[in-house]
Amino acid sequence: MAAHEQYEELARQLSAIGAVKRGLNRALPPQCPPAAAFTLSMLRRYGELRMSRIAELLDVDMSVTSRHVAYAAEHGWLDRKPDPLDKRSRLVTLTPEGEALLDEVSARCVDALAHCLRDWSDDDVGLLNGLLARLREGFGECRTPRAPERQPAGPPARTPA
Amino acid sequence: MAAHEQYEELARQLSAIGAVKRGLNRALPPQCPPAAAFTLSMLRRYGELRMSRIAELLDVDMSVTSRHVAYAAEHGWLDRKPDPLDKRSRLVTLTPEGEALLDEVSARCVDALAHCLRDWSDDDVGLLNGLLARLREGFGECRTPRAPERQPAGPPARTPA
DNA sequence: TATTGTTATACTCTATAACTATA
DNA sequence: TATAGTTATAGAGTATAACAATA
Repeated sequence: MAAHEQYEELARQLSAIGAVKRGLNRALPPQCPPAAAFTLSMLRRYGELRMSRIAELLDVDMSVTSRHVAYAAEHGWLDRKPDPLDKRSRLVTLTPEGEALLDEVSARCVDALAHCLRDWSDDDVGLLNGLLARLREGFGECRTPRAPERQPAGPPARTPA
Repeated sequence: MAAHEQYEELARQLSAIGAVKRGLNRALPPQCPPAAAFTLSMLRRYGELRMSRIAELLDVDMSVTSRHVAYAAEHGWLDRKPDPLDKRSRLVTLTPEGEALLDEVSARCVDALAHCLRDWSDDDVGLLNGLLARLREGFGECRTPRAPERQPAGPPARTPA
């Protein structure tokens, strides 16, 4: 259990890290919004996926996934075909055009990171990656039950603020 | 200098960390958008600030800052008074109402983090905070010169894509 | 009846550009 | 002329709810 100040600082850092994401996004090719790039990268990593699985991986509502995938399909970066085993589902796969775009995206992002983080060691980056993954895991598990009004119903004995 | 794969992974982690931010945002009080909370926290940390300085701290355009500050002012969370030394500027300060809101925000965020990250040590959180701060620094310095088309002027020998 | 996916709507955040007021 | 700040507009991302098709 870490100290109060540490958590406050982490909350601030998470708010502020958006600037880094925006900086990285500016390196993306035109016509390729960040969410599309991320969707494609999940397809490359995991292969053929159903919409619902993509939504899980992106950690967004399926309605959002539907938009992103539709956009990428319009640009020819991926294909959607009906699942023969369940006609409600659609199976999404990367096209060669999508692969090529992803190569370009990856190269640009790696260039930007390698430039800005040129004084980072391999261990530094690995450590940050590990901590970020662990942070997401921790959050994925408890799933923040929608603003619980601080103490839903019970003696105020557990979290003395 | 870290490996190619490490940077790719970092790019993915940064894309995915938005889910944690959204989770944390859901813990915020009603009527308090994340950007307002972050603005208030900067005022508490640094005291009276000019608009342009807030824009720097938030790492967004001043037009964006202007909106956030105006929203917070409408809700009585901060005051804006003209700078006597430069009548173009406005000095922004936290009100008691803003302080109170910030206390509430802080408590909720710390609660959520303490719950989700209950198996993290003080050192773990400190390490992550430090790495995130360093990441922002590194990015702030090079400032990603707006999608430089990869190779501004040179032989096409590096990225065939 | 429950689930998969799509679409409509609304909200938040951001950048660019045009504008006002002051330096 | 240059700078501080505001406002209008447009683009990207997300969630909720209503809907269609299938299980």
